[in-house]
Amino acid sequence: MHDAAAALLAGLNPEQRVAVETTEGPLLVLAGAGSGKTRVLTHRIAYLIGVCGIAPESVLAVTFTNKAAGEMRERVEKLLGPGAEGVWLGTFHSTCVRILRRDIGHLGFSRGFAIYDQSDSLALVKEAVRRQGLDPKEVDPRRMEWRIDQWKNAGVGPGPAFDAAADFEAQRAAEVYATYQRLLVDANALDFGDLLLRTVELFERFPEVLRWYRQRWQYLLIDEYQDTNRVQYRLVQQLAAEHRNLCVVGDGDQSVYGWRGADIRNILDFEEDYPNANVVLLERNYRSVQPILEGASGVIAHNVGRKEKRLYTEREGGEKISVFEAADDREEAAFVVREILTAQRGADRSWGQFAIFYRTNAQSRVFEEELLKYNVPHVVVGGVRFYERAEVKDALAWLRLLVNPADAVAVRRVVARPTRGIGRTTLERASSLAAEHEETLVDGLRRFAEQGGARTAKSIRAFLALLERLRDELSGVSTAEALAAVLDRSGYLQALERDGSPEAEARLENLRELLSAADDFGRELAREPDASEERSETELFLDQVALVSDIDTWERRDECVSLMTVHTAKGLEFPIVFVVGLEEGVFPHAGALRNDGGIEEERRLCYVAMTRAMERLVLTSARERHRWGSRTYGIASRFLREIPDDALERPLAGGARVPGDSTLDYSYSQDAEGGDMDDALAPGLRVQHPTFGPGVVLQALGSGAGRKLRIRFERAGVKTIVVRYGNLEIG
DNA sequence: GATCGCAATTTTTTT
DNA sequence: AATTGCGATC
Repeated sequence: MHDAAAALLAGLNPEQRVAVETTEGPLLVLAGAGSGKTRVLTHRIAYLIGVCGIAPESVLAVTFTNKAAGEMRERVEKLLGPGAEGVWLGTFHSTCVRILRRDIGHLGFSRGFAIYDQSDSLALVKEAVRRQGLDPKEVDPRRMEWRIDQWKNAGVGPGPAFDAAADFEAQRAAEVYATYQRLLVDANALDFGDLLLRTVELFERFPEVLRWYRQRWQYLLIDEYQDTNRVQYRLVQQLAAEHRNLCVVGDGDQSVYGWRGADIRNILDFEEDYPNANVVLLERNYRSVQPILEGASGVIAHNVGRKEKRLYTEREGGEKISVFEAADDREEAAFVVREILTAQRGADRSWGQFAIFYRTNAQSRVFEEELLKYNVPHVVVGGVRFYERAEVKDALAWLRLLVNPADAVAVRRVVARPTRGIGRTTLERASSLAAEHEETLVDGLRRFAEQGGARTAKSIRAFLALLERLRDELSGVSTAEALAAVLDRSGYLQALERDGSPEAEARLENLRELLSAADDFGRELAREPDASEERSETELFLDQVALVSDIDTWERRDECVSLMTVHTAKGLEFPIVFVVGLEEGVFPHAGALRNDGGIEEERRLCYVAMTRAMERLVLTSARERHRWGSRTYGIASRFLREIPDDALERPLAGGARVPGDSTLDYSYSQDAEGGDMDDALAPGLRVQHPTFGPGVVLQALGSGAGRKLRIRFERAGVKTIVVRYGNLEIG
């Protein structure tokens, strides 16, 4: 027993030890970036089971991605050997699905409910807007969906939303919300927000059900607590209320999901919620060399209202942070790829040690092209997600419909492609018939066929017959077989093959990939026979597919450079990191600056990006870039200026690149004829004007003698000044 | 009533 | 640059 304890605690620092050993009662672990958080969580689980003798089934650990959950399971199994299988490790969403699949009957839903992702719910919001008699082009369903999502994240139902609505639009949105919610119930479907909300509702209304789960899960661990929303917070409270063995781990400085409803108060107020809570501070960083840590700390220090935390490392020395300002986005990409090539060859690095992080997915393109040019193997994580692709969603819609006949969104998808003589108006009529008789959309179609015109009726009957035949033939068949059958029988494959365009070819390729994914899933499942919980393979496959995230399907591979958004990069680390597009408007993103606290969240995002780097961090920006199909001009991100000079390889010269100051002896400015003066007068430069006073250059127009600058003056606003006559002074 | 082709509009981040 | 919506045609 003591040997086991000693082995588990060996190699942990004193604070980490406390976090592992304090098994009883509420515990808050404030874990700075790279402070060995995952290590603490896994050792804690192993300690509970291996040393305290807690049954694995009594432990629930919740993480934010399936990938993190999987990794944790792997590491716990390594520590404990087999016997750790009983631990429930999952995301909030997968945990809720598991609970609801078991017990949602209490709420009047069938256990075969469908899970709607964002595009499914958007389709349903549109439908709700139409049902409200509103014009979809006047009310913008996406805005409505966003509002509804916000309400759901805050745990606010349609009724209270309406009562609290501050303006007309909010009121209207609340009405759409109510209709949308009814449509979801009709379709026997739950959206992402519902998965959490319904679980909380289930526990609230049926205390005996809650009691069962409370008794089962005696020890709770919640990772990334700073990213939980109000509903998740309530769920945790419900589960922990009795035994109070609740360990939450997080870092307020890494809260980057405020826009998704994450409420930073959850972690800030933990000690008030649980007055006898123990608090452990993990401030020793094991990941990054000193300059990187210093640079990141310098940036985050600009946020107000945060818990002061001083990360330190014992990794003295190490390379300082490099900053490169490119003339445009192409040059930025060229620089990054050249850097990678040089380091890979010179320092014998594998491709997998490099990562490129950007603020928005759209930025990946230039980098992909450049990497392709030099044959650098790379993988883009995220972007257009595989399971979001139209053809994949179409194929899955068939499966969904076979599992859940009420799934109205699936019906609409399936009916539309390939075209089968059932159009918008037919569906419209069928839909209102269904509503009238409180039936499913398929029933509505059947009803319409009985009374409608001959041609349409024939089309509908053909579709219904197809559906029925598939349902008969495919019960009990494997998911892969069902998919293949469905694609063939519906004429979907044939339509694509007939098309023959390269685009159709790509779609076919994606469908083949989907088939092999289903096949893999089936094999995997066959290996763990007890995992099925009385649910069919196809049902389990659909659950998994609905809840996978971008990062879940990514795995660290030695032979690929990784490209991803900063959000996706959260939780990862790489030896060499490039954070690109550090310009005002891009990072920090213009859209984020509009709402309160937006800039602080952007800064935390920047902090997250920087702290991913272990050995070397390179930050780049571009003075000019292609955005939305045209050229835009940017000034260097304020975050660059917030990095202490000591942490930088070379101090920033007023935000502008002085000729020859490309940090790693790359200077290939493309406007070769532009002299020193032109280069120095780049966006971001601070200048003095005899009459307007101090200002910052926003944009350079033209070149040579006629060169003009757009300058934002502190007092006079934005003016355009001709350089030759303006008598500008730098500084 | 379905389908095709053109035009306007869009992009922040995602379970 | 690409997707979605709208209007005209079959």
